[in-house]
Order: sequence, then structure tokens, then C-alpha cells
Amino acid sequence: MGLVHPELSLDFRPTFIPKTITNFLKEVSLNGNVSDKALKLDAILKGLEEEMKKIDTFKRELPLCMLLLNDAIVALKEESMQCMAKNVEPILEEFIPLKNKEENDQSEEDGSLNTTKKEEDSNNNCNNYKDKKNWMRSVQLWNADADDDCYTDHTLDNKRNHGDPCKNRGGARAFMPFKASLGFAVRKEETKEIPVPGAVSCSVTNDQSNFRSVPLAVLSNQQQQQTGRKQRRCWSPELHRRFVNALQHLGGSHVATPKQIRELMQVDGLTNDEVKSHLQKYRLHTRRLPAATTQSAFVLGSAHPWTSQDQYGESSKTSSLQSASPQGPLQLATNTRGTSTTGGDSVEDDEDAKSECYSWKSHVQEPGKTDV
DNA sequence: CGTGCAATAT
DNA sequence: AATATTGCAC
Repeated sequence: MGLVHPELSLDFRPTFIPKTITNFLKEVSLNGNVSDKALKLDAILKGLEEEMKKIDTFKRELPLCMLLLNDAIVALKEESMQCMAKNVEPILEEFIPLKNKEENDQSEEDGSLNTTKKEEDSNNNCNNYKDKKNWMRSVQLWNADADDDCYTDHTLDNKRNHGDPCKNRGGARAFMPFKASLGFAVRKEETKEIPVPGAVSCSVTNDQSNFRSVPLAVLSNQQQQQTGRKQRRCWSPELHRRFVNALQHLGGSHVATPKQIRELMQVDGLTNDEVKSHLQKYRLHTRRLPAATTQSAFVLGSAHPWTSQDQYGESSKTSSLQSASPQGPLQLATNTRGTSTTGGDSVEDDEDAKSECYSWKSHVQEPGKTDV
């Protein structure tokens, strides 16, 4: 059984794109929020394109399908472009490793031009590759390690409520990091977070489109012991990925504000302060690129090295739409397989998968990559 | 309140 | 040394 919501799925069942594209657009427009709209468009678009790839094999048998798909894609692309143009234009930022041999205060123009890198050819740098591989294994958005008796693992979670997927998905089960008092269980008041009341609380498709319906992360309770200091929280690659994506949609790290970012990320339990902190760090590594000549709306989310998908999702070429997890092990609400694990320890229970925190330094990209 | 910056902790 | 948390001033 597919755990994905019908509407979430990009599968070609009848439920996919319930109405016409036109209607879809209308619906989406009703939402008001531009970036939200962009997200949805993106998601659908991706789905269509994947579909296109699949069909491509049979294009001779299904010429009309091709035609229709193509048509839809074009239409959506246009819409998407408009949307993005209106909302955000491609944000160009370059990553600046902390270890600058020396601080160059001079204009970074000359240097930056050729740094429009795509690091597609990760084959070359074993290091990067290895890192990526490691990141793949991280299953959680973040972890609360140590003595939390709570689950930090949504895997468990999945197994537990797999009987009722929907519930699991939509519901935020956050908790209040600070306000939680030891005495009670405080798990009820978090529904506030979910915006979009009437509309589609879980409308968009899979995880590749990122935001929206993020059942992930979660954690725990009183992490601040009586010592007062909060548990140090690591940013898993996945979490960071969302972060970066949010940044992109908000117009770059230098204009996005913590709150916005947090809201866009839709990760429950994540606090403003945490985002703020991460942002601060991020900004240290990031500098505005002077000019943006590009007009292509697709820079967003693909071309930029720091935007998630290509960076971590690398092998997302797989045309499996059903797998809501672009990066392998991320098996949140995805599927049924959780139950079948033989009694013992589940495979995915790597005990060392625990702290795969995001590491800024490992993201230093190779200089001198040629760009398109 | 939310944001940015800086000091501080791990 | 790097990165998250906390405090403080707008």
C-alpha cells in the first residue's frame, strides 16, 4: 500500500492532478503565497518531467501522451517562471571556506566568475564523494542524542503508526522545546504551525520538492537539563538541505530572516534561535555574488552548488517517483517496508548513524570548475 | 517579538 | 577549530 497521499503522489493514478492543469493553477493561485505556489508548481513540474522520461521509451506508441505531457510541462514552466520572476530571482552566493589563506577584501569579482561551478563530476574528488556517501546514511533531520528517552528516530515512529499513515504524516508532533515542563506530556498544542488551513495541508508531492509536509524531524523533550544549556543540536545534511532551499526561495541568506526560514522549512521542533544561529554561520560562509546575468528560472534549485538537490541528492536520476526519499535511507513516511524487518535490530538502526551533522567545511567546492 | 551581532560553551 | 547556544541591543 502506498503510504503517500494520493494527492502527494506523482504517480499516474487518476488521483494525480485531480483536475485539469488549469484548475490546478487556479487552486494554487488561491493560496496567495507566492513562494508556496512556486513550490507546488515545481513539484508538479518535476513529476511531469519524470513522467516524460518514462514515456519517452514509448513515444512512438504514445505520441499523444507525449504531446499532452509536453504541453502541460510547457504551461507549468511558464507559470513557474513567472512566479519565480515575481518572487525570487536566482540568488547567487558563493561559498567561502573559513580557511581562507588570507582574507581577500578586494572585490571577489574576478575570482567568482569562474567559480560558477557545478560539481557534477564528483568522481574526481574522492573526498567529496565519500562525504556525500556518508551523508546519505543520515536518516534523521537532526538528532537529539544522549539521554533522551524519547524517540529521535522517526523510523521507529513509522513502524509504530504505520497502520495509520495519514495521521502520521500531516500531524506535527513537535514539542515545545522550552516551555515543556517536566510534569506533563505536552504534545498537543502544536497544530498552530500548519499554515494553509482550508487548502491542501498536504498537497505537494514528494520530498524532492522539499518543503511542505515534513514529517521528519522531531525530537525530544527537555533537552536542556537543569544545567540550563540546551542540548547541542546538529544539523543533519537533510536539515541543512531544507535550510538552504528555504534560503533560496526567500531570496538568499542575506535577506531571508530566521523566522521566515523556519516557517518555510516546516520542521517541527525547530526553533527560531536555532535557525538564526545556523543562518549566522551560513552567512559567514557566504557572500553575495555581484551580478546575476541569468534569467533562467531554473537556476533555482539546480544549478547552484549549495542548493540541495544536486548537492546531496546526486543520484536522483532514478525515475522512481514513489520513493519519497531522494537520498536513499531517508525512509520517513515512505513505505510499508518497515514492518517486515525481522525481529532483531532493523537494518537501518545504525547506531553510528546518529551524529551525522552537517559540516560546513566539507562543502568547499573545487575551485575552477567550468560552468555552462 | 524578531533580528543581528558578539560572547561563550562544547 | 568549528559550530551551536545564549545574551544583548536595536
